[in-house]
This record gives sequence, structure tokens and C-alpha cells, in this order.
Amino acid sequence: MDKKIKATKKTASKKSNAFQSPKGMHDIFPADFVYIDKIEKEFKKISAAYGFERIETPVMENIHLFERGAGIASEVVSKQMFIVKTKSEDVLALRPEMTPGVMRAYLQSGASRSQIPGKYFYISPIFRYEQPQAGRFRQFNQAGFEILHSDDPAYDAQVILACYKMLEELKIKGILVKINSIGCKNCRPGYIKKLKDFYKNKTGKICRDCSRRLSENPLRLLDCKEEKCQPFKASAPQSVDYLCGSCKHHFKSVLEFLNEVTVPYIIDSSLVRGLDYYSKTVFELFAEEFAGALGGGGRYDYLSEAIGGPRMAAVGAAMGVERIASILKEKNINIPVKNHFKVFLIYMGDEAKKKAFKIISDFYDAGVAVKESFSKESLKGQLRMADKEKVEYVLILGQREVFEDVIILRNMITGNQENIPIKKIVDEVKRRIK
RNA sequence: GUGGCCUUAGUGUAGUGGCAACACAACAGUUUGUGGUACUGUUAUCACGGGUUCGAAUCCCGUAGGCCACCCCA
Repeated sequence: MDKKIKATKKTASKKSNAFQSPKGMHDIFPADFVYIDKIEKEFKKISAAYGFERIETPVMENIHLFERGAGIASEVVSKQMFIVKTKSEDVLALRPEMTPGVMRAYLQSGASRSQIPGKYFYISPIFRYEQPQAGRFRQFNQAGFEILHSDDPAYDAQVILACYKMLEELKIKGILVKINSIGCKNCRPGYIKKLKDFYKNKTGKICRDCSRRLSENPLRLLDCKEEKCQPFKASAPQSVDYLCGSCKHHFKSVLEFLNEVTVPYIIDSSLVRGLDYYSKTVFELFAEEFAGALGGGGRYDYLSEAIGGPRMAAVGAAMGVERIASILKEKNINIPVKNHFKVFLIYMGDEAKKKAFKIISDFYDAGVAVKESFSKESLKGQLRMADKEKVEYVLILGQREVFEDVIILRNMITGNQENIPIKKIVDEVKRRIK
């Protein structure tokens, strides 16, 4: 038996190169959950305050849901999906974003007929096949809000406000919302045509990427960071100027709501976002402590139709849990770690160990958590462990005590010890730790 | 998908072709059943696989992972 344990230990202590976690996918250990838990807590608090309820959908969906939702041309769908073929030849994809799944669930369940608007939040793993780097992973968690079945601009603003509040509550500095409107079915084509016309006679002067964008995804022309394209970007037509009456009114209204709550925003005419289903409002959230976006979202009034549902307006946003966690970690924010163990039980010898096992169970039944160290046999080793745990009381059970049916109660601060009958020990400890 | 840098004990690092080192952590011990401090000891196929060389952590090639810049975004 001992031999076996030793052998296992040896293997475990050796660095095993047989397996690593898959590229861009990470294990989360207790030390990191300090930050994740903190984020979840704030996120749930804000969700409750603004009336969002939790939803979870399957990690995989039929691949067509994403293709029709986000659009085949979008980066996320065309290049970044993990695809799974089932034995029955169904093709599923690990979700590269939550929104289509949430919309699908809302439609499928019939909630779209009784809960209007549907306000949901989620904290869920997302999968994208990408080249990983800091703050960019193949599996990561998004915390997001969705408001389904309403076209009211107040909800665009509320989603942005909820994201902003969350970052603010977490004491993240320099939060800035970049916002834009990309119009609707009626006015966007007209704008895109204007944009194309503007760039058409400049094909020789713009970078190669932009030439490609001109035909494939003209809105992206405005994101280009190439030096030679900057002058054109500056003078290019801006979507805001070509919005139809109703889009213009909607955008203006969103901004007015944001002004009411003093969310810091700037209008960024180059912000277009990659998913096909966006319409009208699009936005991203930034902070001074992180290079990329901490979150983003927008209105998606055409998604429902695109995936086979009725016409249904909606708006949503998602934030990167790991990105926020990395800021909290970087700042080394003091999150008090409660040492919830106040009592440590030490045993000596096999008889006492059995008895100790039972006593810990009695404490559990009485609602008191008792720490132990079953892998250490020496009194000294166990005491050291107890010290490290910073417990207030240590219970010591040896041969002698088992024989006499008592247990030693040691106060770790004063060093005082007394014998207590085993029958009374639970009550005695409960009384002292109050 | 493109290009660059990196990988040495659990962690952070030294070591530029000749005995793998330091700090912290962990574990064990410093005479019998009493913690914190101190001291001693233990802990590495130098990411993996090949090559060059009398000799490789060190030079070369490949692979994997990490990081960075594109791309894109959370």
C-alpha cells in the first residue's frame, strides 16, 4: 500500500510531458477563482438590480445556427469554429458566441410569447479557434446580457449601462464606451454604396487588405491601421451621416439615455463589428489597463428572422471574464480571503484516526467545518499544518485520549489546553467559536 | 492564417560548449505526544524529438506550448 502511494507520488511530482492542456485552453486553480468569483458576484448583483435572469444553453449548437446568425462571411464563423461531427452525421459547432443560442432558446421555449421583453444574463464558456496571446484564448468565459423582443433605445442604453456599472463596481479605471450606429436594412446599403464609391477610384492608393475589404466587407475599410489609408479614412463618408430617419432618431435617443446616467462614451465612426446580425447601435468597452476591448455588443434586430424565427428586435452585450480578471490580478486587488476553518483536528495512531474521522463528521452535522491532514502522521507535522491554516482551536486525539474518551482542546493563540469529554466536544467548540 | 521572441526544480531566476546554481515554496528530520523562529537534508530526463561535437541547458533542425505584432475580437 505504502509502496503504491509512493510510486504515485513520484510520478505526480515528475513533470509529465505526456499531455498538456490544449492550445489556448487553461486550467483554473483556486488562486484564480478569487478573481473570477469576485467578477461573478458583481455581475449577478447588477443582473438582479436591472432585472436580468440567468440562462444557460448547450455549449454546442447546430452549425447552421451560427452560420445564419453571425453570417458566413464573419471571421468568427468562417475561421474560428470548433466543429464536431456526431456519429449520426449531424454537424455541431462549439459556440463561438452566446447570442444565437440564447435567441434560439427564447424562440424554441415559447418564452418569446410570454416574456416580453426577455432579459437574460449568462456566464458561459465560449470557444474560438484563434492564435492565442495574452487575453485571447480558445476557450474563455463571457459574461453577457441580452434583451430580446424590444426595439426601445432605452434598452440599448441599459445594456451599456449594466456593462459600465459592472466594470465600475470592480474599480476598473478609465472605462470608455465607443459607440456607433451602422443603420438598418433600409439605410445601410445606401451608405455602403457611398463608401464603395468613395474608395473605388482610390484602389491604387490603398493597401492590399483594403482592396480586398472593398469587395468583401466594405465597412471594415474604416478599421484599417495602415499609414497610407489614414487620409482616406478621415474623409470617408461616415455611417452616422447616412442614417435613415428612424435610425437617426434611435441613435440620438440612445445617446440621450446615456447622458442621463453619465456613462463616458465617444462616437467612433470606424466601429463596425464583425457579426452580420448587428444593426443600428454597436459599441465596445475599453479600460486604460487593457489593450483590447473588455466587452462589446449591439442591437441585432434581424437575428431572429435569420435563424427562422419571426421578426424580433433585440440588443445585447458580452464581456470577457478572463480579461477583466487579468486586470484585477494585475492590480493585485486585495480581495479578503476568508479562512473559513477555525478548528483543526489532529490524531495520533490508527485508532485515533478512525475516531477523528467520525468526530469530523459530527462537526459537519453540527455545521462546523473542521480541517484535518490525514496524509500526515506526526503530531508536529499536523500542528504545523494547523498553524498555517491560522485556526483558532486545535483538537488533539491520541491513544491516551481515545482510551479515556476525552479530547484535548488547544487554544492556538494562548496555548492553553484542556481535556473535554468527546461527547461534549462539538457543543464546547461551538460555544467558543460562537 | 502571417511574421518575431521565449521555454532551466512547484514558483521566480542564474548559468554562452566542460561537475546544473540561487531564493522562496513543498516535504522530511533536529532523541519519546505539541505550531510559528532557527538549522540540516530531499526535490530537474534543462519543454519534447533529432543532429553537430571527445563533450550540448548552451550550437543547428523539427515539434509542442507560451508571449508579442498583424488579423480579429471578449
